Amino acid sequence: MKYWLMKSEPDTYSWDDLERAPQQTGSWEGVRNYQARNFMRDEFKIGDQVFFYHSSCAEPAIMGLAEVVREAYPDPTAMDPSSDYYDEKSAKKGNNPWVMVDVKVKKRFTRPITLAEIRGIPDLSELALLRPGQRLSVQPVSHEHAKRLIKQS
DNA sequence: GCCAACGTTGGC
DNA sequence: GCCAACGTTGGC
Repeated sequence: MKYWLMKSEPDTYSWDDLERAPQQTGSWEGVRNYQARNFMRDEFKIGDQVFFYHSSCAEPAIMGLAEVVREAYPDPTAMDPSSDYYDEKSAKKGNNPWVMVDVKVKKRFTRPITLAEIRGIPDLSELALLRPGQRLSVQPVSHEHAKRLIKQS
């Protein structure tokens, strides 16, 4: 079982949105970066645990843990001209290179673990999230880092 | 295949 | 809104 961190802008899709969704399950649509896609397509397995991170907001923070409940399948928003995630080039070529996974709420943290708090924890200094310029929206998290994050929650 | 220009991410 | 970091694009 692997751990991951996935970023979402809460204005677009928040932890609360996931909690309110049917079966507390949501499709992680809109990933348009090949490295992030490859993680989802090649490595995400049912049962993997996902730290849900709020980015580009007043208080960037990990909100809780979700669990992968469906492995990679085509992301239809890439082929949908009315979607914000429409990929015109791929749509015109008629093949969809983009995938998504479904994740389900596992456990909301008793409080958000803020980015500032994470920066203050020496054991987490190597966390990919803290690397300058790290923009990847899907990142692997080591078991050691995952345990430390869960302990912090 | 190089690389400059451009666009996006995301913290501050 | 600023700006650094990085990915993507496109001319050559």
